[in-house]
Amino acid sequence: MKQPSTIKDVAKLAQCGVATVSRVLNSTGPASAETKERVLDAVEKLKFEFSEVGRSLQSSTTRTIGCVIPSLANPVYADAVQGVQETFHEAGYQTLLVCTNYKRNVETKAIRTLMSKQVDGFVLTVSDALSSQGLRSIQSREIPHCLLFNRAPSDAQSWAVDDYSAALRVVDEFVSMGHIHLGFLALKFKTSDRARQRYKGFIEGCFTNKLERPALLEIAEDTENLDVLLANFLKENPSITGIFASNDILALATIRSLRAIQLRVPKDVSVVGFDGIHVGEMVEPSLATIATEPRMLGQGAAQTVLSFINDLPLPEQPELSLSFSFRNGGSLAPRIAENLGDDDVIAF
Amino acid sequence: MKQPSTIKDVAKLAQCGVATVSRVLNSTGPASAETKERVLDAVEKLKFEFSEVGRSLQSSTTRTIGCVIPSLANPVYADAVQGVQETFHEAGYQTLLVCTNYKRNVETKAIRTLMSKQVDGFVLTVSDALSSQGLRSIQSREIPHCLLFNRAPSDAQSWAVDDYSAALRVVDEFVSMGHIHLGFLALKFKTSDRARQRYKGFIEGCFTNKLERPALLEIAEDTENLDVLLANFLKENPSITGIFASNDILALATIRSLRAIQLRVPKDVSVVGFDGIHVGEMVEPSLATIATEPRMLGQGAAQTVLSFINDLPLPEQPELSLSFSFRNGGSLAPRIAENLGDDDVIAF
DNA sequence: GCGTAAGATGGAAACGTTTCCACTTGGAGT
DNA sequence: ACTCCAAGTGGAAACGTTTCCATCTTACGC
Repeated sequence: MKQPSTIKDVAKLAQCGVATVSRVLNSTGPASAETKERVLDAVEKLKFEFSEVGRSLQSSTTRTIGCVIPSLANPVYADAVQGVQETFHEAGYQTLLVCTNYKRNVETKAIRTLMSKQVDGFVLTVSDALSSQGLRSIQSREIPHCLLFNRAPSDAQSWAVDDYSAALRVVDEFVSMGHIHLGFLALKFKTSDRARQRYKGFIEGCFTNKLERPALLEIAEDTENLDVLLANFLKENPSITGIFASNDILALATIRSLRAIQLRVPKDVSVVGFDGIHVGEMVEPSLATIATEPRMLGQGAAQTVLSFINDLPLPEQPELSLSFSFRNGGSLAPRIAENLGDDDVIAF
Repeated sequence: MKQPSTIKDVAKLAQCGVATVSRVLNSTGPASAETKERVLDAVEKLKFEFSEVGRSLQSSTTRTIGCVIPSLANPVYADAVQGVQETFHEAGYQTLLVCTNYKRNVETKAIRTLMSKQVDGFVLTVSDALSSQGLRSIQSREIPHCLLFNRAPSDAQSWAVDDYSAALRVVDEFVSMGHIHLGFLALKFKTSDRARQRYKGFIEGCFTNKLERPALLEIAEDTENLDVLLANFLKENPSITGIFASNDILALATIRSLRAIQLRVPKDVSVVGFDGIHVGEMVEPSLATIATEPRMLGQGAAQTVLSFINDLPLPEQPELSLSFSFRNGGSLAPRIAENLGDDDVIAF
């Protein structure tokens, strides 16, 4: 690899000191017209560009941000990262991205590495905001940071969806459609405080509405045979007419599997997802879901970090209660009447 | 922000020289047992971590890779980046990500910035591999790099799909189903050499099969009313029974719009997509498409760059002809017979 | 008991910047 | 003619590492 030229080469060629070159190029001090020209010529000739490494060492600032998220396979995070990246890019910062694949140890190690790279700030979605090693070390070094999707512990900023309330809302929607027996499908339960919040809200909502405690089907990350799992689940809980999936991808897969085992959606079983990914609107039946705005959240988190860095007032956040909305869709329909008698007996 | 401690602080606390600290911590030279212990204690006490910036300056290596892609909104790129990132991460490299949003000037500027940050290598999907400013400057500095999705100009490495042949294949599939009048729907035509290759192949395939030149509907990035556009398009080209969309998202949107204007898929119009995104298999009807493996491509491109860096033989690439496969789906069905007479008249 | 090699160790240079400081120059004000 | 100031300039230190080299000890073999 060819060695790029340094400020010294420029100085030599322009017959002046390095200080002068620095001043000219950064317009940070006086310089005679001729000198300026000689420097500029030399820069041109050598195709000189400043080395950010040297600069960083001297200024102890890298114009680089660390972004840590679970995975890009989930469009929610992909969208959010897009927002993070574009906001920082506009502000002249580059984004160092790490996907943890929901692994805690990767998360903490990645954060350490990024810290030693001296990132100027962090935007992160951690596995569990309350217990995150990495988050703690960021805080103890007082590096500007903002959580994304995680609800913040008291001392941190965060842009997140109110998972708990959203799940309550989902129960309400099910109830308003006459559903009484509900199921919850979860992925990555162990490694996502978001999924747990949704479940918690869902249980609470069922309780408030005097429904039975919803049945839980937890799905391993590498599950291939959702059809079978789902068939068994419904055999064990035959009265279920509504399923809440902890994210949209899972919801779509669920619908597919329900079809595969000869159940009609929404006629036999209604399905509601979470996230509001775009394709949910394109499929037939369209997916009823909690709609969120991952990209906007990403932008917000990035803005928050920028505000910390530049010592500006933090950007205004939308009300937490507005962090989601229910989007109706064809996958949710009123419960058919024929079972009414039975269900009521079980429900009380 | 608290200042992290430096190697000098450690040296002072351990009562030895910085050289010794460096040697101990990197196990790069001898040291007495007691000294080692004192150093390790000091490190512990100060929570010392090396500053990668200082290291980079000295070693002129940053363990950082630049990754430039159009957008994360398209799951194809998101998947690919996932592959890139994980491969580099395993090798101890971090990934600096930039999304260009298909803008050429962002692309070239981003590449320049990344170069001044002294990235050790590049993985990139450029707008047009033959004319990319940024790519040229990377090459002239002889920085290890590998293209992704772009077919490489002779002097570069790349992991890509054979868009042209894939499009030929799509025509064959349409033809084998009896379709004679085809349409092509393209997004981002101006800013993606991939989309253009697909169109070129599609035209060529039609020619080879003695079909009429396919009608082209080019769609702006911000189009909201695909329904209307599509209705007009089909009014102008009423004999079309098969539509090839230049990517899966667009294909799904197309199916939705066709439904909205009262056309049945695949009964009235068949649709084939491109990319093979996962949700395509979950919807009803499932999406016929060209299946690709973006994540694997990303891993491959990353491996290629790593091989350049470490001076190893390049990883073996799958045959270009195996870079895609046709995945059948419910969105493609035989042309209904009723129009046969008409079409044949027009076709010859 | 002496020479010598190997083991420990620290000083200092180098990597590419920025910035402080000190030095020249020339022109304006007295 | 003298002082003073501003503009223009370059040397050098500092940022945090690694590594070369020189120095000093120690133990070993004769």
